[in-house]
Amino acid sequence: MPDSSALRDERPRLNRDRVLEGAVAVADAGGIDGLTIRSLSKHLGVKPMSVYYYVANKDEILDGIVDLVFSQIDLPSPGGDWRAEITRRADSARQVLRTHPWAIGLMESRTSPGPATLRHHDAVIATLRAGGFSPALTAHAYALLDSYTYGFALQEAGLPFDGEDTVGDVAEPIMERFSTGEYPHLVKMATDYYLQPGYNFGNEFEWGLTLILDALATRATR
Amino acid sequence: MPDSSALRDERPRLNRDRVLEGAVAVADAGGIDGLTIRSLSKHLGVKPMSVYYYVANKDEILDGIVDLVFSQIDLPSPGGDWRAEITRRADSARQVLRTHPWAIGLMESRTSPGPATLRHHDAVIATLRAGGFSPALTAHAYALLDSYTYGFALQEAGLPFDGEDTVGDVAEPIMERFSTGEYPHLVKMATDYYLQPGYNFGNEFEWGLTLILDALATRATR
DNA sequence: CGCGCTGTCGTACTTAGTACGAGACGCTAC
DNA sequence: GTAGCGTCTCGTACTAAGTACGACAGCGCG
Repeated sequence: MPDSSALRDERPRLNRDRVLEGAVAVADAGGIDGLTIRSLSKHLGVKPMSVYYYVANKDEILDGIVDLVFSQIDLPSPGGDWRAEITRRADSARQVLRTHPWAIGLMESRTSPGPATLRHHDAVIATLRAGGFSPALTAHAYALLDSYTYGFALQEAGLPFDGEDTVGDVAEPIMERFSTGEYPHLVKMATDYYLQPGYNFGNEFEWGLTLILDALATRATR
Repeated sequence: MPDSSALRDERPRLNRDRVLEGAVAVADAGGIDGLTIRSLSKHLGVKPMSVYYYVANKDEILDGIVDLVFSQIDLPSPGGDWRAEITRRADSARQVLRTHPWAIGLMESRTSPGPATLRHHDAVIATLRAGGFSPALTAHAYALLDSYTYGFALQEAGLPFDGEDTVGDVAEPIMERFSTGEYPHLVKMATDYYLQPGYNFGNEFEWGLTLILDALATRATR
């Protein structure tokens, strides 16, 4: 047997990246509460204490996966049309946060930005400045755009359903309280609008983004 | 001794509201991680298992305090000027979420809205409709306003500092990575703008809200 | 007086984070 | 080679936290 490896060591050997990627996978599958050192180690095919060779503690894993998620968001390119670039980045951010909704809640409480997060900020600022935004307007616009994007993702994550399915299923239990007449306007909006076939909350994202970008464009050329 | 009470029972007797209020107080003091059944029971002056007489489990506490926080946000009044009412409610929401930043992360993952949350939705919808917004525009506007408000609160919560103090303290450790020239635009914005005396991220809220309300007003009167 | 209800708590089991240190493997300098 | 050393993995065990289960104390009532 020429192979020097110690028996069937199928595992390609652990490293920090594999730990963080595994953590993202586990969180995607079972939510952030489902991510434990033990569930992670099982996913990685090792024993719990092995992961501590690559991270100091669980908090470091949480910081790491937040930055990892950020790294998946498309960076805007300062060379292109600012509006197209910012739109692309906003859509990408929303898409990524839809895939990893647990990351939204982690952003609060994790206060030290990782390299991907910083790179991201840098690219957005560069794009806006290159688009003719003054420093002040850039600051305003960035705060506004990020607030909108993260906030929208937060609301989407809070929706009990995914995509366009089963609006009715969810509305059912709430409808009981509705029937008491306590929330008349909400009921009316729900039945007249939200529960109509074809309504999809996700479509609201584009509407709001367009409004914001229109308004920013007006202020940029002044 | 005519008093029938059993000795020095200073405690006014537990109830569900006192449990939830205590949980908010503990979370305010020590963050959401500092809120445990044991820390809560100590705060309440009882033993851990006593709180389980009022709530089924910890998740119910988390749902409850999210709704309790929501109940602290000023409701807009459908009778008044829609713009003033919506502004007041947005400012109030931001203020409340600044006081209880841990609530933002809880919104995601807690998918069943409590009565305060529903009452809130009802009032906002009523105010917009009374202000002349069509159902479609109401839906658009609500998604936009809430996204912005929650997202802004989320970003504020992520800031490592509170209020207007010590921007420099925080920038220091990050500046190390800055010095490598990896984030030139971010550095420039920081030194030229963010780190200038008088800059306060919190002020961005009003700017963005004004932009959104201006744009909504335009679309409402069309 | 016994019964059932309300509220509090003691005990103990389970899960999770992780400190500590033991080893297994390979590499290098003698 | 062989003694050591760095790299990596893991076994053991301690602590903190959620909470099931049931005891029990006080109270009102028939």
